[in-house]
Amino acid sequence: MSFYVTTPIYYVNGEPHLGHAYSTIAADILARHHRQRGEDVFFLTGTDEHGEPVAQQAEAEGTTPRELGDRLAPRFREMAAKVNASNDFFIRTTDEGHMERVQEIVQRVYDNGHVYEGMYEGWYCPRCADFKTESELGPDNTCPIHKIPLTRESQKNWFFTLSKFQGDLERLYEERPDFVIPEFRRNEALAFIRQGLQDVSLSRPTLKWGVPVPWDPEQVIYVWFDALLNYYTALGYGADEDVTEEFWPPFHILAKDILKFHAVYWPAFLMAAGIEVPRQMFIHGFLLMEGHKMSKSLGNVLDPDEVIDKFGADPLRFYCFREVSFGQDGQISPAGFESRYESELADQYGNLANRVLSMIGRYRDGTVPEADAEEVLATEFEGAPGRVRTALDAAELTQALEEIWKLVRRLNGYVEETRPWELAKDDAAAARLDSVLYGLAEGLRVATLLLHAYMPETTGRLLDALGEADRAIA
RNA sequence: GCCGGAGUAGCUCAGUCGGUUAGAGCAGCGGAAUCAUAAUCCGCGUGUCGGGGGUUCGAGUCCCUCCUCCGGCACCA
Repeated sequence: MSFYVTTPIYYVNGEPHLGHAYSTIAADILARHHRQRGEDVFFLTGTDEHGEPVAQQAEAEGTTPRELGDRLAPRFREMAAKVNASNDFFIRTTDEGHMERVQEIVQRVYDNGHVYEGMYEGWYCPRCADFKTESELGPDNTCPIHKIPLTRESQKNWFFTLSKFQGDLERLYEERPDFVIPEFRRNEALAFIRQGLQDVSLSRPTLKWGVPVPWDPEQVIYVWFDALLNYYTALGYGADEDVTEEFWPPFHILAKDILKFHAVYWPAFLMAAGIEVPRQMFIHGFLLMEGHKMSKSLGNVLDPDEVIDKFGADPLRFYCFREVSFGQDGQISPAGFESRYESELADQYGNLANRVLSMIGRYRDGTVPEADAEEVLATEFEGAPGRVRTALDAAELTQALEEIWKLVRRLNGYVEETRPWELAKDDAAAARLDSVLYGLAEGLRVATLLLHAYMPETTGRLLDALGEADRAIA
């Protein structure tokens, strides 16, 4: 079994923030979980460095697009490391290996007859040297940046025949109802497809920063196709050898704002290239601070660096998927974080581990007794791994975590029910105490193993303390 | 406007094919216990399941309608 999971590649026109970390952590939890199942995993993240916004940002900063990427890509790489992401490769779309392969695939789409030359007509700003979309227009068709009147111009442009793939896409969605999850996102994408697809522009004639169109080097490939192809190109050069055969197709994690590109353009483009479409994609929501989306433009960014420096990566990873139902938008706050941290991580889970280890130390010299767990407890934790696996197969990170947490609550309750400190005073209850302590150790081991993908550091230390070297789950 | 989703306890949400007194967590109140990082455990809810109408022996769950909120509606990375 192999499992290939990706994050979106992050656009280098700004610093990384919690929104990026959120996607990365989600993908990392899935990657770690599948490794625990004994599968071969490839986990990819990286940066998207081409396109007009980067070129503009560079110009605004008086630098070059390449220098901007060279400065910011390491910031995203550091962010991944800081949240403890176990990615196997970090792709940059400026990598030689990527750019060569993008050209190969685009050429293949061209050779397959899915590209034609057309005219793109729109509002053009001579100062920006670029077209403006309808939503960008200032009053009376002026440039929002330069405040000067735009002119109506048309330009030669290469188009991808997206419209021809409408039927194929509808069939894909029909045959694979869980191609896009959660379901309400699937419906959204399918509605978009059904309303009729128009061909989309594949190249940008006015832009120099990007991957040249192989048969027309005066133009560069539209950044979205360049970016999406990273998922495919990385397998060709990101490992010691080409591992495309082994790992393709991918499981994508992405946020709702880029649904259309992933759920519509991307599979169509792969079909055009004769490449198998993704295995599945999970669309998550936004983390909101006091009701607003965290974004660079709003300036209400919560810096994951600060949280991690103060509390570590594990609590942040835990909080993101505990507080907000993965897939939905959700509210987060420093108060909510501290509350979860104290009541659940410290008081419920941390204290459970502490009291169990302490009692084993005190009553059985630190060795977990050999015994069978009592029936009432065993049934609670024997089914848990299966339930967690099922939830995580659908990337339901919050539901899986809740299953684990039920175990934690149950184990604390079991301590109260059995009162081991009283059993310890009664020699006749020695066998019962063995059974209780074994059950607690075993339950804690199972819960901790399942939690390991979410909080690798903390749980790793605890598993060591429990004498558990193996991290595999049944 | 069109399409889709949501509206369930103070807060965040679960409620599978319609079926027994509508659930969980948090917060609040009361209690128990002392193995443990004063952490833990137990008990306590008269909720118009957004409003109205309908189908049904029976509806939070299906249908119609209205209200409110959110998202999508094409080339924004």
